[in-house]
Amino acid sequence: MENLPEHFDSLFSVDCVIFGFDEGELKILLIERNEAPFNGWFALPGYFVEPIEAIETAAQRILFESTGLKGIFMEQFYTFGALGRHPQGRVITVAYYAMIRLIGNKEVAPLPTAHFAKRAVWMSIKDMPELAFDHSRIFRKSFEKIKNKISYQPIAFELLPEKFTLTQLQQLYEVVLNKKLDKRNFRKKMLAYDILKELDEKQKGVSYRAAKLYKFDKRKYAKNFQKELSFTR
Amino acid sequence: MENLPEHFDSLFSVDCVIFGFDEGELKILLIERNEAPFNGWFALPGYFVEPIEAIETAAQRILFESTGLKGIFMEQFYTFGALGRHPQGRVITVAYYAMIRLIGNKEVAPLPTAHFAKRAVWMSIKDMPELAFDHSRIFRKSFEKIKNKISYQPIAFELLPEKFTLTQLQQLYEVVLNKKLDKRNFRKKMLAYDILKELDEKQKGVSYRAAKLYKFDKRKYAKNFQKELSFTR
DNA sequence: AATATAAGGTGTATTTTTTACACTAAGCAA
DNA sequence: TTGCTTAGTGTAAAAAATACACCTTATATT
Repeated sequence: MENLPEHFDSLFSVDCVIFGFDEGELKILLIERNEAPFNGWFALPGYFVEPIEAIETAAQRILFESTGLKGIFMEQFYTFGALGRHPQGRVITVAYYAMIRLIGNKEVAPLPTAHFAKRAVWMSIKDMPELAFDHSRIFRKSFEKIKNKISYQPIAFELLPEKFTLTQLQQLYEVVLNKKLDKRNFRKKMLAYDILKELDEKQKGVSYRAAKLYKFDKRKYAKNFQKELSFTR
Repeated sequence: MENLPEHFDSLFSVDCVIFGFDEGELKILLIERNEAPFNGWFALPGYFVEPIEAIETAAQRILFESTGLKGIFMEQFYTFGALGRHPQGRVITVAYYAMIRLIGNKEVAPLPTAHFAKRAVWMSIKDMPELAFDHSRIFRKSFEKIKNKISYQPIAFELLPEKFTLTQLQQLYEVVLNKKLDKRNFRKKMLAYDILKELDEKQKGVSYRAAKLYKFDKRKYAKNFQKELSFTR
């Protein structure tokens, strides 16, 4: 949410909660504002929707401006329209979450192009500061949603590299669900879903026994799933 | 979604999918338009959000104008903002679903106050015609959401009278999930959740053995539920 | 070459949950 | 009194979830 443009028919904006997973931590992309209001605060990437622009398109545009990436998994999750959520007038924000493959891609999050941003950072959700506007609330809602969603839809794979180990996958579930999972049970259950393809390839560059790599297999998933994933333990 | 007002800063509207349950059927409240565009078509109750009005407030207002009721269970579920969804210009709609206790209350749905509506009707979801604008799509999305939600949150009770029988409750689950459930298993599971209060009272006015009445017990629910309901069979 | 280190990988027994399934009881109406 | 209609109930089998510990493998260190 930013300063209001000079002319507008509609005070909509889109804000994006962009998740990444790296070093065993769930992170989100924040920008540091260098403009009033909330100068110096961290905020979610977001901007006004153009008068002739679908919301979905605006969300993709903001994601591209923040990360340089296109074709990213993205989902609308809630619309915030309380009075007083923006100090300069009534603004309605449609919020999206998105998921980026960060592992082996630390350079994602270039200097943001938006004029009101000093820099962009990947912030671990453990270290989240209070955010500008009502963005802390937006973040919390997004986190609830993905926590729920990861338990029955294969969104975890959007955060992992194409080839990943079962340990990486488990760590991701653990950090999202905020709960320790049993290694043997996790693997048994995940493999039983029969949605992964085991590769003839191993992890590289580790100083211990290398783990097998797996891919998410969309075709198997489509075949096997009228049922849903379910992860709690 | 209606004709555009003369002046506006923002083209937001709110549309409501208002569910009711009666005669073993799930119904939604539709209005029949008597104005272009879509003159004569059925549509969801909805209207523009005032420039100084929270979205939530607008939703409650529309619900009140459509039903005469206040304090109804209501939840925002999606925002529709494609270009071209409204023939007269770009309109963004925040959609809500709401749930009304219809059983023993057939008079809910007075003549709607909105000028563009000829009449309001409770339409069984089995008989749904194609709706004006993109309202069919909005309805389908709302139905997906409540289907999902009823499986793990106690929203069914919002559609039943305060005192209900287990058979009514089961019928409601069956019609929402679109799936026949086993009577013994349903009762066993529902009672095991320990969220109902069994009353010393029976159904009246039926020409067969009267069933016991139950109430949803919010206090028990709050106590017992960090876990969630789960109904599939 | 031997050893230490760190994560990878695996199976079984127990408990809990889900499922399938059919008859008697109660109340009203004719 | 009989017939009709829905209410109400239990058990056994199958499936899913849980708890739990040790050997293997690759690399790094001495």
